[in-house]
Amino acid sequence: MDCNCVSDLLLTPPVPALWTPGIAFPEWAYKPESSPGSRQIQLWHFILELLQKEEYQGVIAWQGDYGEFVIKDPDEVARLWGIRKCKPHMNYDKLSRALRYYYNKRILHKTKGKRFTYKFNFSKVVLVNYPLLDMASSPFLLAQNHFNGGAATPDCSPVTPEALQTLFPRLPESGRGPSLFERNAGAPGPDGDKLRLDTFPFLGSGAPCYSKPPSLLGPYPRSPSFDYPWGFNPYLPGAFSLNNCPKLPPGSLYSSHFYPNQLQSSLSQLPHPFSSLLPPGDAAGTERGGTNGSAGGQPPRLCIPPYPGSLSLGRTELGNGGTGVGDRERGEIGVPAGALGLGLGLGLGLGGVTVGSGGGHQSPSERRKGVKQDPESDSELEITDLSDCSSENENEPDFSLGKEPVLGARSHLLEAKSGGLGGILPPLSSLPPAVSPHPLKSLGPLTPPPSLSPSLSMVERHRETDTLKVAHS
DNA sequence: TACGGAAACG
DNA sequence: CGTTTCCGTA
Repeated sequence: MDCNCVSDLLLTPPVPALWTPGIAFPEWAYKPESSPGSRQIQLWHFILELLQKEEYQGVIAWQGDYGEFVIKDPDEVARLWGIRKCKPHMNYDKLSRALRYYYNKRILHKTKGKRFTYKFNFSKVVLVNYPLLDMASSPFLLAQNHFNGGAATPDCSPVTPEALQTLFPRLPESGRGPSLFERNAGAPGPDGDKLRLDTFPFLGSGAPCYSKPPSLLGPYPRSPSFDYPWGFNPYLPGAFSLNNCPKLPPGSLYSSHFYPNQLQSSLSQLPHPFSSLLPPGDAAGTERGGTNGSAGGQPPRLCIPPYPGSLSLGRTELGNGGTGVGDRERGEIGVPAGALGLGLGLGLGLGGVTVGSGGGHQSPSERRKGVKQDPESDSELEITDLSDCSSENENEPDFSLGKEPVLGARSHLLEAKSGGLGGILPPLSSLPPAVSPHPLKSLGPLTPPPSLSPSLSMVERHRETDTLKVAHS
């Protein structure tokens, strides 16, 4: 059934070890709301994924304003998308239709006048992915949404730098303020409820471990070393990995262990409040298998960032957090902290996997360019296996697997981790120097969790959250 | 090149 | 619901 196509990017990240780790988007993030079965990757997730990887800069890259990206090679992007979705006949025309479909949802909008150029409304994106976090923490996002959505500027740029800063504590402007986490954690109630991780997503990238957050690290690294406080990077490759394809290849990077521990790992990676949620014994580092090596002393991928205790969220502009959004109060579900934790855990998986391998992967960009598409074996990189893409592809061999090759430069990736690279987001203007982190409280090594089964409850919870997201819009 | 309606699909 | 596919229009 489904596609084994699996993906590409995810499963075989071009740069495995480096990136990694972490936690990626929680599963639920991908989730289509409550719908049980379907959780395919969404196009915008995919776009973000590509955007995040340097290898694809020749194909698609951040350019222009915040959130703005250019599809440099439409056919290639379409091809990759087709691979991912097991739609051999995908082409830019179709892909762009899907993109247009995002206009109404305000996830994306077209940058007029610039060919193949679109712009993300990150605020929206975030919401979608991290329904759990409460916006309260990040007023900007909300604000943004409103702004955007509002009549004001339709086009407008979604998340502004300022907003980002608010999101990222480290950013200068953020100053310090109340921490997001605290709030969330503290109050499960109305506020807590729906926490939208919005805040986190971007935050998420752990400095040490992950790549950059979306906007921050764009192609153009502005500030070299920018650490992210939390190691949670939704946009990491790993993040995406799971979702689509239910079945992972046996040896796939993300193995099963991935799931089990997710919770723990996730939590551990989460910022303080969350991490605290972990049961005492859990934390562990299991996950990762390794990736990195460092297993011993430090958890490689787990980067738990220091808790930014004092960041400000910037509630400023909006008046406070809350407000802007109208409903926040209402709908929320209270999610007890515990619940939250669970929820987060669920998805996050990742783990580490990072594959240690390391093999190399090469950049697509070069790959076939001259030849533009042949459906045949080109799949190059991405595809791991298409064994079966569902029905449609049957016929078409278009994607056959290729595999990726070679490696590429990963060295820079390393750097990236530290600061610069690949972030998902578009370049932000100025990044701040790192702030001094607070010691995170529960960082320590995690111990293995009991058995984590993310329980159903979690699942359910996710659903709830989902709703929110919807609501938000 | 871009847009959006409409139908269909999983 | 989120596309995928097809298509007419600008």
